[in-house]
Amino acid sequence: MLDIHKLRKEGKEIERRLQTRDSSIDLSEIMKLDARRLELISKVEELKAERNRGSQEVGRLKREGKDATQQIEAMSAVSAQISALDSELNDDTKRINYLLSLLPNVPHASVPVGKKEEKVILRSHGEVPQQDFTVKNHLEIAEEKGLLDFTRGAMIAGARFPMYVGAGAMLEMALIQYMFFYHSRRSYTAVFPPFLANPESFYVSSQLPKFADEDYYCEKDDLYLTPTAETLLANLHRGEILSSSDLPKKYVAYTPCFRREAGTYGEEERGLIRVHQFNKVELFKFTKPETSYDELETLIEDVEGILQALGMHYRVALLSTQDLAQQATKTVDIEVYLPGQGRYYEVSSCSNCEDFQARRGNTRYRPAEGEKPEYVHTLNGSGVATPRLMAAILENNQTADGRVRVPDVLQEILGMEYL
RNA sequence: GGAGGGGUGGGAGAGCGGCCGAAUCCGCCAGUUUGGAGAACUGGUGUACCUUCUUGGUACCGCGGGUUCAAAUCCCGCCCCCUCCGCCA
Repeated sequence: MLDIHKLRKEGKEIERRLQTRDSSIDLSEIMKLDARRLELISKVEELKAERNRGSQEVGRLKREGKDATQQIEAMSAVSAQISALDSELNDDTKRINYLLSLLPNVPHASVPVGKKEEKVILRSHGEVPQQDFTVKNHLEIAEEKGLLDFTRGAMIAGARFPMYVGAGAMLEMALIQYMFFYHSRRSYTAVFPPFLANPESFYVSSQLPKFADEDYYCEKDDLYLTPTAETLLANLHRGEILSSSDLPKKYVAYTPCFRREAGTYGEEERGLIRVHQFNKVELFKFTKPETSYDELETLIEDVEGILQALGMHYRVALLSTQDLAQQATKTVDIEVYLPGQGRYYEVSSCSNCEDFQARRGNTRYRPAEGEKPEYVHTLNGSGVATPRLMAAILENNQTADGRVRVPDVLQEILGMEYL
């Protein structure tokens, strides 16, 4: 959610910057409604002040045993005016908040302006492995070794619900465990959250109202299945005023992630590349505004640490304005190379949302004793999502003799060197 | 799911429909006192919005409606917590 006060002051400039994300953005209705709303507030509050004075007068007259009929009638008329104006005011406020809830965050100055393709590769780590044999893709490998069973997954739930079997299931669990403890040991507080959440929580993280179609929903209980732990963790300190010395607060959570992925399928996204349910270890930070971009850098480093420990070749990409999630001001993707597909795939997305989610969730901190509370900044990053990571391991670590070498750090957990 | 009890400011806790943004205690901050600390005493101590040079005003007692000139207080719906019962891990 953007700050309406800021829009009043710098509306034109903000509109211009938002248009780098979506050229159709137009703030004129909001600005017009807001101006009218301010006028209404002044009028209503004036009337309410009058009513408060008058009602107290009624009380005084009655205590003194005098007749208050005339005063009561007068105040009755004032109250009627108030309720008429109040309902108008409510309508305006709701409409403004709705329009505001659809607007994305203002991109950071360092973000390249333009379409998806304008992303900038910041750096890469490691090399594409030399494989002087016919490379198989992860589906072929999984098929051969019985690691995944898409047919039975589809029977039980539907298409794009992968089922991991045998060593595949073990490898999946090992990845989750390794990543969860890796971050927990590095000063992230471990969290095992509910996997379903109420609409309010989804609103705070910015998953609602705009992206409802992406989510699975249990109508009977009015609960949504989480598409990412970010949605849950953004709510962790809702309504709180944190003390300055508590920041930054860092969390790591494991959740399955459920996404409807309506209308996004392509032939190149078969297998584990895009699925309705997957596992992810997620990192989340609440920080002071002045340190949030430094915290974004260390967040990215923490994610890279996982890929380095697993011996993965990857690259780091700075997303362009038109590729940002609604709540983000700046996002860096980490992409691993899949030799079986001949291209890179995102396994992590690290974003600074500044005060966008904090404003929705009313999550604040007190900069110093006696000072006014301010909104914190929130950051999130996958650390990391498993399906593409597993695909990457299968494809990168395959050997000429048809085996798959288990990354060193997972060998003890799995109890095997090769799959 | 059924029955009962409860949700008030950082915490505890009071609150006849009007003088209640809310007693009191604790905590916290500042001052006095002290060699220093403690104790004691004095003062202060919520958030948001509107207006403004200072000021003033409005709203908030779980959430949303209603009754009334006036609601923390009365009525209705919902949510959450606690106790007991049932059911299930």
